[in-house]
Amino acid sequence: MFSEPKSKHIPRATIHRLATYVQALENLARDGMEIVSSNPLADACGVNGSQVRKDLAYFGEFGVRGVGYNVKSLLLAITQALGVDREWKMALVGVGNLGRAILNHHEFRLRGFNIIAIFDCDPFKIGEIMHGMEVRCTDDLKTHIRDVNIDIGIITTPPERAQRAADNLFSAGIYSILNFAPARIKAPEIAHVEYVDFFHHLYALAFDVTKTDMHE
Amino acid sequence: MFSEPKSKHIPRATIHRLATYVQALENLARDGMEIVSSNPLADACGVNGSQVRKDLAYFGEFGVRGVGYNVKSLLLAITQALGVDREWKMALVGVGNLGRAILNHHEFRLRGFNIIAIFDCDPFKIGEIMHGMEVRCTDDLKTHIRDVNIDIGIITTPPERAQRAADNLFSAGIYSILNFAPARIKAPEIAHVEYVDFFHHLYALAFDVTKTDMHE
DNA sequence: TGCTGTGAAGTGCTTCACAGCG
DNA sequence: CGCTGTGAAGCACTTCACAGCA
Repeated sequence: MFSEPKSKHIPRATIHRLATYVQALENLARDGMEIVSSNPLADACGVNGSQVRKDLAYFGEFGVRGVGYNVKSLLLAITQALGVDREWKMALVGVGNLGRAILNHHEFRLRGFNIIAIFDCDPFKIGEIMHGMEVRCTDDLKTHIRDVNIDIGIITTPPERAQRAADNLFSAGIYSILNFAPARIKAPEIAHVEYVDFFHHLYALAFDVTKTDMHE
Repeated sequence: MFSEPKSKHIPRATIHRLATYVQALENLARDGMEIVSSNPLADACGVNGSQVRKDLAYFGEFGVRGVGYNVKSLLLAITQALGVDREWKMALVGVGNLGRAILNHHEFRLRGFNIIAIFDCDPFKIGEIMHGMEVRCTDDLKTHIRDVNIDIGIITTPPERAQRAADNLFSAGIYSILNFAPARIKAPEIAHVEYVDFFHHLYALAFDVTKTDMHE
């Protein structure tokens, strides 16, 4: 019928690895390394050298044959490819323990991800000042961010309130969501939801341990 | 040469989905639903019905043909398959913002994941009491947990101290690690490391947004 | 010579399609 | 009849292997 522009479809796994490459390259840059070739970079990221080269090939040719990659310019190339070389405005919904920890995590601001509005539906929290921002009522989200262009919504509510938080974000025109609540979210097609769920990882570890114990 | 017992190799993706199924089944159970078939369950988790059936098939036959799955007994079956139907003892390394948020996150304890020892290498924090536990020096980790069997280590240090934290855990015989620090960890073969990295997810969202904006 | 960039081969996960059974 | 459990087919990502270039 019709198909994506599909000049190139980029696997999601590639996108996630690019973030790892950024990490590794930042370390190399900090250590004063100027050139790196695909295999050592791959080692540092726990992947295969071809994988690195193929991942990069989706975005262009950044290396020099026989030499390798210039650390700084590759770093720049990847951040540009990902689109993270700019400022991002975010709204946070749910100022419990985790929400506050995220507000205090200055690495977000450092990397251009700025939380500029915070919401909660607990009447005791609404009106409180945190990090120079007033906690607003989640139901008024749409009104309060009418004038600013929020790029990303962060959900740090308890699971049972996650869907409502998401719906509020959607109706305010925010379709990119980082969800820390351990709950699946029903979202319109155009939305992008990334899940950060500690328990998924703990469960996976628990399984590994159980499995390992069985074999000895 | 030689091969794994390989009675069945279970894809890592399956393990991660099982945690999602647990979530969904808990919701269904809370809503009083007694029976569910693979397709609605799959919908709630954002996957395909066959996927659910295949994932479950790795562990046994839990359904009734023509009917579906009993919500409660499937829930039990999955938690047993994952090995999460017991108590876990964990040690936390790094009591910054995130570490404290995790200590306060009572859902961990609720699900049997108990933090029973906390460490930091900041002299100003060592000796402080948090949640009824004294913060110990990370370098003495091995000594302090000699008598208790810690199952899982949680790393919530800044990235530059993550490897040292991990090495301390390894030398104390803890080979299952949940790492919140945005850094890759070099670990022995037998170790299991799960990474929770907010920035990977933010970067992925940033990419999605950038990509979407390009097409309109 | 050394390392990138890339078609081709390999691998493993997902989806299909249907037999099997309550 | 409906839904599970599962071999077979399909698809997507990873790895190999080497041509191409500095």
